[in-house]
Amino acid sequence: MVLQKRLDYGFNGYQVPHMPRATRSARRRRSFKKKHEENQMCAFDLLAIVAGKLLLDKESAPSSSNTSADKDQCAVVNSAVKYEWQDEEKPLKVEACDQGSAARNFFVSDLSQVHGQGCSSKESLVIQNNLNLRLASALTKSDCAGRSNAEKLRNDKSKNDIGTFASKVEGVSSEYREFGDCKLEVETKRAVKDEPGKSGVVLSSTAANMCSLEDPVVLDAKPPALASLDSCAKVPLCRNHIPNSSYPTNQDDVNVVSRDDDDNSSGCTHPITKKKFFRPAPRIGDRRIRKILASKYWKVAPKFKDATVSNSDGDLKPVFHKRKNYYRQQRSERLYPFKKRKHYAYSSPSNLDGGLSCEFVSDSPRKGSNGDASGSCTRMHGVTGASSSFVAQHTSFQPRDSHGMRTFNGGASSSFVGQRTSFQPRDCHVKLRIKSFRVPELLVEIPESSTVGLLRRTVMEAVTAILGGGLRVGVLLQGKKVRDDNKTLLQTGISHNNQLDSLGFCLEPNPSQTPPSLCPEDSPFLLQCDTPDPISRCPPTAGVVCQGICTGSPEPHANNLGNCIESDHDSASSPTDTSMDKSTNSKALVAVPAMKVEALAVVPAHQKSKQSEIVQRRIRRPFSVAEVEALVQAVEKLGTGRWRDVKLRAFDNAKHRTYVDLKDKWKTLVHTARISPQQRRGEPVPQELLDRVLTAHAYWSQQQADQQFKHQHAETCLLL
DNA sequence: TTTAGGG
DNA sequence: CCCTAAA
Repeated sequence: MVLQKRLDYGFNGYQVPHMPRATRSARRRRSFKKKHEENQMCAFDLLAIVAGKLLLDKESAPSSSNTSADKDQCAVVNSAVKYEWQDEEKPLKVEACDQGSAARNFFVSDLSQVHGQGCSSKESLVIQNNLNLRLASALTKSDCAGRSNAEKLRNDKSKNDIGTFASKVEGVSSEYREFGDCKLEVETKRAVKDEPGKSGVVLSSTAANMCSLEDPVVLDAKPPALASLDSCAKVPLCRNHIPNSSYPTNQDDVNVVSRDDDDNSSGCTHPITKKKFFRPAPRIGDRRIRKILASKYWKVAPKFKDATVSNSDGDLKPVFHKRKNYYRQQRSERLYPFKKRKHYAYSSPSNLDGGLSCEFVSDSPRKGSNGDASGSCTRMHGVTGASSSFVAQHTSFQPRDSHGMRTFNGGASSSFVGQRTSFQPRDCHVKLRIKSFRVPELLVEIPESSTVGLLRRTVMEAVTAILGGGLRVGVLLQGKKVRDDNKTLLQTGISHNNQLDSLGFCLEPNPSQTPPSLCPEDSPFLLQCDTPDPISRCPPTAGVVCQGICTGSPEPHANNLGNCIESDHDSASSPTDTSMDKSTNSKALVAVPAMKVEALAVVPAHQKSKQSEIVQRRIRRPFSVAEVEALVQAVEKLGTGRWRDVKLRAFDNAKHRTYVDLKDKWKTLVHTARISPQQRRGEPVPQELLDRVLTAHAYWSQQQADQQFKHQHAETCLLL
């Protein structure tokens, strides 16, 4: 049973930071503008949500609140909201303080969670006024870090009108006008009985979660991720789950100020008393996706058009308004031009497909020695089809549920306990002995004429390339994958007096390069699917490359990593198999998604297959000293603006070095030359070379400046 | 395509 | 290395 409440919130606009005078070039100006457009959208989005929550209290605001009219109340809320953002990876924050507040703290740890502090589950949120809201990243416990760098926006009443705002953002007035005047529908629901695991129910557990353990109040401020595209899916922007709470009102509507220009029914700015649906702020989710999940898939399946997403209890009747979807989509695409993120080898069905089949086919002798290879190869082919739709599927739905599920897995209390336990002074130590890791299969091609030394280096390159970023270590406990990184060892069951032979490790794809959205549990639909086997819960594409290792794990979940290390050492006439794969115990472990495909078939067939866009990130190939030497020499001769010529001159036969690479390398060389030797990393470049780099760089920079000066001089002469 | 520069 | 606006 769910009690719900809706309200509208009209947002009046926000102020754009001044563009620094120092922004000279048009490019920088664009960059600045772009950045702030985005940030503002985010800031606004967050603000809107938070402010929407503030409005929750409006109706029950005490008389001391010195306003009674809805309009004024809104204004009060508006003026009380401060928000700020931080760039890039740092968390976005919204603080909203009503006068004399501090009684309540809410931590919007991510977009799907609002953790209440100091509020009891028995106390209706509606009764709570004087809110003090803060929005912080789920990843950070403290919101202090980097604060000084944060740009702040103050909600200046005098600049509160859309026109002023819009005029401050050149070129985007229409969108912003439309956006800035949008309204937010906040729908809160309280389930008397929540069932964790059902969609939408979120148990909070993050480091930032400071709420009381006994009664965590969790607002599921759902980012309207599902709606970011063309979807008209009805999605609750905000739900409020308070177990065992006695919510006083049921579906009461709140009077709010409407400033919706686009709404024909109102059309002007005045307080209205009217039930309104609201458009959720869409891009918070976007940003989250991009920043945290690094996934740019961001489409909802049209199948959800006008659909009601509800959990099996049917107690969630999300509401999402269609209005302005078109605009949202446009903005979404324009301001947040998420391109489909390229997938990486191990996350890409097509890559696995192509890479493996090609290797295994052409390399028949080895198959004999390693029956595993062909086997897994075949299996991968089998998986490919399913996993591709699977991928598309899941990427559509991560925003809320990725967090939801993650936290669900973790569990609110356990996380809290984890924090506590980690503070315990006496910390027993677990002693592990990992005898060795087996490196995933490497495939190296090298000409017969190469020296052994080159072979060694090539293999080394391949190894470091894999270990450098392509892999991470997974932890298996009694064959089950331990996913929660935040749990303590003790919590997980790894203790000094435990039998540690049940502990295993595996090499697996680096999640930073594998969109986490691929994880089945990130999908709401997976919740309905039975995937009891922890292994099969691996992303199919990732599970395929689970690499067994030998740390006494009773179940060496092993598989071959179809890593095809291309070594373009130009002439690949006679491939030599230098695969170090001598595994005898590697059991192929292929995770075929055990879910019902039809349940996942929310991605329409006409949706362009992502596979066509899946591109493997190029393998990292550090420049050798010899290459640096060649580069320096070429640049000394040709200058810094002719990278194509440099390429042709010095790297013509190094196919894997593009002129962009050379330019980048030069960039880093210059940087390297300028920093202290202690700060340098990687293979040391002889100082002599670095000196030449600096010299050449200075010289050609001067040349360029001179050129430019001459140009300008000529122009002015012409003008005069 | 190539260059330039931010990420 | 990637991405992309501009040229």
